[in-house]
Amino acid sequence: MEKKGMKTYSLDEVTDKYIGKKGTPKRDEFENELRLDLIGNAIKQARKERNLTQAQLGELVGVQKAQISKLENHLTDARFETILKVFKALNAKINFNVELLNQNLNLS
Amino acid sequence: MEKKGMKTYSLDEVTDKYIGKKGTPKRDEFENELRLDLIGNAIKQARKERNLTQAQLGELVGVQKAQISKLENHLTDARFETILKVFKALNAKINFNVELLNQNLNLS
DNA sequence: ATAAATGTTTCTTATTTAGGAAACAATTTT
DNA sequence: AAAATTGTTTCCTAAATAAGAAACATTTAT
Repeated sequence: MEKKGMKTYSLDEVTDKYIGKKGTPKRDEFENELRLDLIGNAIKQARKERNLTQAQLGELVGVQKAQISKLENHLTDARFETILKVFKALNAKINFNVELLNQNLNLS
Repeated sequence: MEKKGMKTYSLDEVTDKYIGKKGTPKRDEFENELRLDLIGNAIKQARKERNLTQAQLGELVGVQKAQISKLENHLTDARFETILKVFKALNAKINFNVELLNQNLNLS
């Protein structure tokens, strides 16, 4: 098992390439199911990394600090755009992906 | 550029491994920025792959077909839980990730 | 070309998020 | 321990999503 000529990649190298290196800002990115409670957690975590109070974040977003509190603790549903505004205010990029699960579709 | 001994992977192979092979259900999963319009597109696409009408999807979700139409064409904001209910009705897994962008934080 | 099915738009009304503001609780700092 | 800051909860009101239902437009099938 020697390398020769063509460049090869270890799994770790590929992970670094695809997920981001440890210690780099991108490494904070990791995948979760899209759920209100996990979104709330992500907001709280990101806000703390930015060293912001709920009041400060609320001001940046343009919502009351009470709303930030409710969002972080998933005490309420929220408008989709409100969630997006929060992440924009935190200067965070939020992505999603959809995986259509296998289905035994009945062709009649 | 000859291979010898250690197994090497092409980019395509790695993509298959990480994203899923073409033709497999997982291949439908791909990353997008979380935005209402892209969510709307994803809903429409997934609904069509399930061969459902807007009325049928609405019934599954528990919302009016008018709402499905508005969502797919991003004519309205939506409640977060409504979006989630739609994907659940489509038997789709939806994930997200947050990337905290670099910031010139001022340590005073 | 007609009919049927599907998708879009538009009313009014109900429900819910969010604003505004303040009281209260909990945490942190001095 | 006291004060200050931060976070949570609770009023009432405003604004917006969604229901319900129907009309209308578009697409597809016969």
